[in-house]
Amino acid sequence: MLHADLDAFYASVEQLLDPSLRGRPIAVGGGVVLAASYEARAFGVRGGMPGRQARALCPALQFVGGNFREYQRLGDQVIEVLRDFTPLVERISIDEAFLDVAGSTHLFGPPPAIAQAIRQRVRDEIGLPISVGVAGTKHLAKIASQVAKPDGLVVVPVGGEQQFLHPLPVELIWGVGPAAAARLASAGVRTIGDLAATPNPYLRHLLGTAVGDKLSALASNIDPRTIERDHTASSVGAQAALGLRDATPELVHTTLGYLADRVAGRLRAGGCAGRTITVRVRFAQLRSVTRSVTLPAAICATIALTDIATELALTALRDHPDEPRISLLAVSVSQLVAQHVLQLELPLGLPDDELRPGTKAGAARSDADRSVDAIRTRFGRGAIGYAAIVFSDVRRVPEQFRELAERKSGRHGSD
DNA sequence: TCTGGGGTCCTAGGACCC
DNA sequence: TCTGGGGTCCTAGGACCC
Repeated sequence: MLHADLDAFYASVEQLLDPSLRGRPIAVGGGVVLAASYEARAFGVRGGMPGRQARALCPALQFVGGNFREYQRLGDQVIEVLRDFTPLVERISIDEAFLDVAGSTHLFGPPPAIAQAIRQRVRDEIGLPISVGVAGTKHLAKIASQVAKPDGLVVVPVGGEQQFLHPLPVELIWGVGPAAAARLASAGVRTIGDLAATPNPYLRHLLGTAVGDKLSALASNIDPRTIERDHTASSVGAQAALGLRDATPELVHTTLGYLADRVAGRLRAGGCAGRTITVRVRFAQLRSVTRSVTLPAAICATIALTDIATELALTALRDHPDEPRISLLAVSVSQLVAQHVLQLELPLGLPDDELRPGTKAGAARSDADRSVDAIRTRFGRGAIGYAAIVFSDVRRVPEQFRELAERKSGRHGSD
């Protein structure tokens, strides 16, 4: 099993496109650092960090704008290189993938040779640094690629797993974040070796059964996961940060209208609809709550989704009268089902009282939705919709970034 | 000094059914 | 009558990942 992971991807693309940026500390983003070059990381700059903090750490830091279309294009090119070595490629984000090369060795040599060939081709043909981990399992390959960074190759030999893993910090394990790491540290568990020496019942007690079992399995090098080529999304959502604003019904309705429009449009474009609608409301100090409802029938109509989402949000606001201001609204649709256009045309057959007001047409693709979808197909998403009006006074992330983020975790097998 | 957007999975309690 | 067990679905919250 191989895990291939492009290094500081967005930043590396910027340095590829503009040679004057090479060797220099740069960050992609502005208000927040989306990616930092390794030169910037040397100063402590990290992804997700506020831009102001990054500048304080590294005064020479240069912010560059995001060429999001280029990120997508180059990320796709790299995946195509990987597919030259095996059809068993599982893309897990724009810049990383697992490969099962067990069936490719007669053509390309043993896995370490394949890994090196991949690195060479990506460097020569695309111009980007990529790190690769080679191991017997997905989990271990992923850890190996992290250890290999930047621009390296790490092979974990069969039988050498324990020796490789035991000195490493538990934070390198996929799924161990700040909360789990803190709990483990409080129990004196800092390395994977410590972890291996910790009895499973105690891990379960500390972190819950699922995480505890997962960590025990990893420590024993058990990972039954295989490559999944066609990954279908189980939810579709959108969110908008609002600064901190009075939670008026108008703001809630227009914002959720905009978000529902995005989500419903993507559902229709993907030929699906969903039964569970979830709304998240974030108040001051990042406190957030969710409200959800599961409908008897799946919906994908913009107006129905807007109405239900608004109602859920207003419920949440009523439950928190001490929170007059909100900083974010989010909508997500889950319990997805395939819903082809023909079915979407058939809203009939459900008793009126089974659905809430405004939802009756929910399963239908309304005339309005059909028209909007058609216009967007021809002229692009910006051609019609709420966005320009509603958010003229709100600082918004570039539309391209949203579209990129959508594809990041969407269907992978379609190209 | 709180900064973006899009996701997945787990847990716990309650409702409901057999 | 309040004593048993098991399973599924739903809701809300939280941790984590890219």
